[in-house]
This record gives sequence, C-alpha cells and structure tokens, in this order.
Amino acid sequence: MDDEVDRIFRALADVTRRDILRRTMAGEASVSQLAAAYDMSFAAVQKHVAVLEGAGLVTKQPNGRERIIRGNPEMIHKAQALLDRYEEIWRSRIDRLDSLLDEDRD
Amino acid sequence: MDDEVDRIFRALADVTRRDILRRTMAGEASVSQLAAAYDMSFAAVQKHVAVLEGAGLVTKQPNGRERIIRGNPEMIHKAQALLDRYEEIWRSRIDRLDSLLDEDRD
DNA sequence: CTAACGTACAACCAAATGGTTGTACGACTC
DNA sequence: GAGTCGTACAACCATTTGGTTGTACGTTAG
Repeated sequence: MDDEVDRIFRALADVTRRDILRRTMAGEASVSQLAAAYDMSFAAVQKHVAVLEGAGLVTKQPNGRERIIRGNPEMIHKAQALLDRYEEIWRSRIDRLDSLLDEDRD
Repeated sequence: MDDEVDRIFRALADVTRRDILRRTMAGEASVSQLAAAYDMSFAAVQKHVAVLEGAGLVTKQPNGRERIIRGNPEMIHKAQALLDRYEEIWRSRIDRLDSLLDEDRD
C-alpha cells in the first residue's frame, strides 16, 4: 500500500508526466499523439506513460494498432485524500493547543 | 516553478519522508528525535529531512545544538491546489461532452 | 502483397537516489 | 576543561531513473 502511494507521488514528480496527465485528463490520446508533443524519443514518452499507468493515474486501452491513454480521476482523488490527512493532522494539533489554552483559562 | 512542484511530489514519494511529515505536522521534533524512530542511520534521516526542507514541506529552526523540524501546511495546500487543477480539467472535459449532447438535442 | 504506422521491448548510459561510514565542530554537562 | 550530544558534511556504493538507439512485430493503407 505504501508502494502504491510511492508510485502515485513519484509519477507526479516529473513535468513531462504531469503534462501527459493534464492532456489525458482533458481528452484521450494515443501514445504517438502524446509523443509528438514532446522533444524526446517515442520510447521515452512510452516509458513516462508506463510510469503513469503503473501508478494507476492513466489507463491504456488497445484500439487497433493504437493504445488509447486516458487520465483516471479516481487516482487523483486518492492522492487528494492522502494530502487531506496531513492537513487534518495539523488541524488536530491546533485543536490540542487550543485545549491547553482552555485549561489555562479554567 | 516546475522544479518546485517536482520537489514537492518527489519528497512525498517516500514512506519514511511521509512519516516524518506526519510526525512534524502533529508536533515539532528535533532531527535526532526523528532519527530514533527509524531503523536507519542518523545521516539517512538527516538527508530525508533535507529533501523535505528543500521542498518547503518542513522548516528547520536552530535551537541551541538542536534543529527543530516543523511541518509546513502551506506547502500541503500548494500540492492540493495542483491536484485540484487536474480534477477541474477532467470536469471541464465532461462539460464539453455535455455541450455536444446538448447540440444533438437541438 | 508490400510498405508504412504504432507499439513493445531490450540494451545501454549518465545522473540522481537512498543508503552507509567516518570526520569535524559547536553546544551543553559535569 | 573534558567528554558527550546534536548536527553537518564528505566520500563511497548499489540501485533506480530518464534518456537514448535498435530490433521486432502486429495492424492498417495503397
């Protein structure tokens, strides 16, 4: 489970991959369509897509000789939920500090 | 700016670092206090803290011979805002699809 | 049928990552 | 003042990452 979270954040830690994610969230695209957008080899883009797919942030569906890539909002939600937890932890710390202040007031 | 985002997500892509973040969001801690919690060398923990600090997810404040580490909720918000953008992109795609359906209905 | 297209995958390479040990040095303690 | 504590940092190592080129193979077009 930790590995899954690792993969999600790791996949997001690269400009090209974030851009691929943006594109495929806006609308589906084939790997070669994606590759045309970047100044690197087809194989490099292919690898980036594989990293995103491995993190579940993107799905790959065969269609003839093409592979259609689509962004997966579900995984974005998962990442959001994880970040929410840290915020919550922080807020609960504040609550505890407030409690201490309340005790002082008694 | 892309580099900053890279650093944020990269810092989050490691279990130990996420745990340090959790701990320091819940309450401040010195580096050696943190190091005591993990089965690795002091220097390794020190490096993890440096990565978190480099991403702005954590602050380091000198206090005598200790360095006090605190989680920084502001950066968590930044990461959340980034993820929100992807969701928004996805929703606007749906809106566009809906528009097409509306055109069909005319 | 042949040629071109889209993809997969292996092999290779430089740089970054995550860990280690060792050394140094200021800050407290006694 | 001497020793211990907390930290910094360099050097080193194995593995992973992000890129490359080359080869192979199914799919579509002419």
